[in-house]
Amino acid sequence: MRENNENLEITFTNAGLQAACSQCNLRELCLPLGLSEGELSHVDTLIGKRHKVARGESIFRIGDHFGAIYAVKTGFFKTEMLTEDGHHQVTGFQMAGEIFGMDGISTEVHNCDAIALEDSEVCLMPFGELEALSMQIPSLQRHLHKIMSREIVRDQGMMMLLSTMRAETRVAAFLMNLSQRFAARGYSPVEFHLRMSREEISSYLGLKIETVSRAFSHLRDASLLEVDKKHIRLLDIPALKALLNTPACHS
Amino acid sequence: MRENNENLEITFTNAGLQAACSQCNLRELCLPLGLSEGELSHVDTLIGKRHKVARGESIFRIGDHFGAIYAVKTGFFKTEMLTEDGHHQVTGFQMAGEIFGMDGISTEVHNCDAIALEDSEVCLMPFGELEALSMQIPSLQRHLHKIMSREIVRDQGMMMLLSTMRAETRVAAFLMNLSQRFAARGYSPVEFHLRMSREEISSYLGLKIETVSRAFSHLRDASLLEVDKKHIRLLDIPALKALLNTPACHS
DNA sequence: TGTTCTGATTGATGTAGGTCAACAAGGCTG
DNA sequence: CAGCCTTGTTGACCTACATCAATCAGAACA
Repeated sequence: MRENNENLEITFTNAGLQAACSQCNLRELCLPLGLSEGELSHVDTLIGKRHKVARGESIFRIGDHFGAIYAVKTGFFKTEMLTEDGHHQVTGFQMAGEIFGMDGISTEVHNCDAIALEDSEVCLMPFGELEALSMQIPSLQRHLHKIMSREIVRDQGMMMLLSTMRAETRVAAFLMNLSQRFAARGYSPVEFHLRMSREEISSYLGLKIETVSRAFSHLRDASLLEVDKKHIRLLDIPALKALLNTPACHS
Repeated sequence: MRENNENLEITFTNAGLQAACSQCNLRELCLPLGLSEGELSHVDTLIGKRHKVARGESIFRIGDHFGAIYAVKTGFFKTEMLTEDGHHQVTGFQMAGEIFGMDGISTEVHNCDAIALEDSEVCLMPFGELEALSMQIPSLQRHLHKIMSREIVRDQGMMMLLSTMRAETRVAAFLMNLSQRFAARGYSPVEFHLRMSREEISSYLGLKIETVSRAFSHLRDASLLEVDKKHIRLLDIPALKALLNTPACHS
């Protein structure tokens, strides 16, 4: 009895909490999507540990050996690469249920930093074991491939944003994207807190911080949204959507 | 005998030539990388057909059902997506040994056009069969994942290029990238023909055609390269590389 | 052999967004 | 509480690239 309690104690206080996909409320968004009960229990054995990460801490850094991919359990992350001339450049933001770290598969070395934007938890999925298990469970394999493909499509969408959209449109697209992702997680699609700084937004969108600030102000003046620092309220989603279809100035 | 000859005839004239990875001089660049002889012969049964594609024709179009990924056997391709406002935007160029079509995995619908820039041949790899086979052959599975990861890394590199580099630097980076890929295929890294138009280059690089033209002229004036229409000769690769590390004007 | 068409180059001018600088609002620390 | 530091906003100005327009070289064709 006492031993059991101690173990429980350890499980709860240790860096690694025991994770269980089968019990997770994110399972419809995350890796286990489309798996049966039985298959899920196999995955439970794979997903070793949950890790707590304090705000500002990193899960992995550029140059770290790749060994696992990660799912956000709670919290918010950014990934950033290093430009040739040594600046950091945000390449993505990850929220609950989203998976990151797949950049490391090709070279077995990570080429971005993954940093928590708030106190967060991630589920660690050792990639070798994930591959082994996906050889047993076709639907898991298929879903893994879909997740990687989704990342490809997402990045290509970002390429399009960066090469065709004007500053204000980029910001609108960014907010609409967040809105959809919050909605998919049961949060309000019209009112939310930005976890990232203007600096990080501007880096992600390929703009300067002042330009992002001006874009927010301009969208506010046009009554499309309310901004108070990091608190956002979308007032006219149809109009914001319409912005995205704009004949893109410098087409 | 006669029958055999007829079969041979058909095999050679039909749209689908029989492909054999084990015989292919691209096998060290392409899907079979790292497979043993025995494993290769399994892959041979998978890679159903080679397809000839005339210049300007497409392998798949936006909205087409996804069923396979493709490897370039000979020739040159571009992939392009459609912007919100209906313009085409080049998202990549593929040369011999490179694999494309993975964008379709996530939704089972392609979201780009794949178009031959010259008369080309592709090897068709039915994705369901590829998945099935990769459940038998761990090294094949691993390599498939690496290929997808490499695409993610490539796209993220492109995001960085688009959001941090100035026009001239983008063109230089583009040329250096082509140079490396030609070199890896045994072609000259300093002298090559561009298969794509200035229009396509500018779309890919998120610039206007005039800007690309001026960048070429300027690099020529600086004696970094020679340009004659689509014929390129790189005169000073170290200087071109140095350009990429430039403190990136609007950092 | 001229005619037209397409793709590329070059010049002149306009503008979106970068740069620089001032300032305001919190949040921390002594 | 003052002083400081970080983050965001706003204004004035500047520049890299887009835009518009003219010209040219080949390729396609009559």
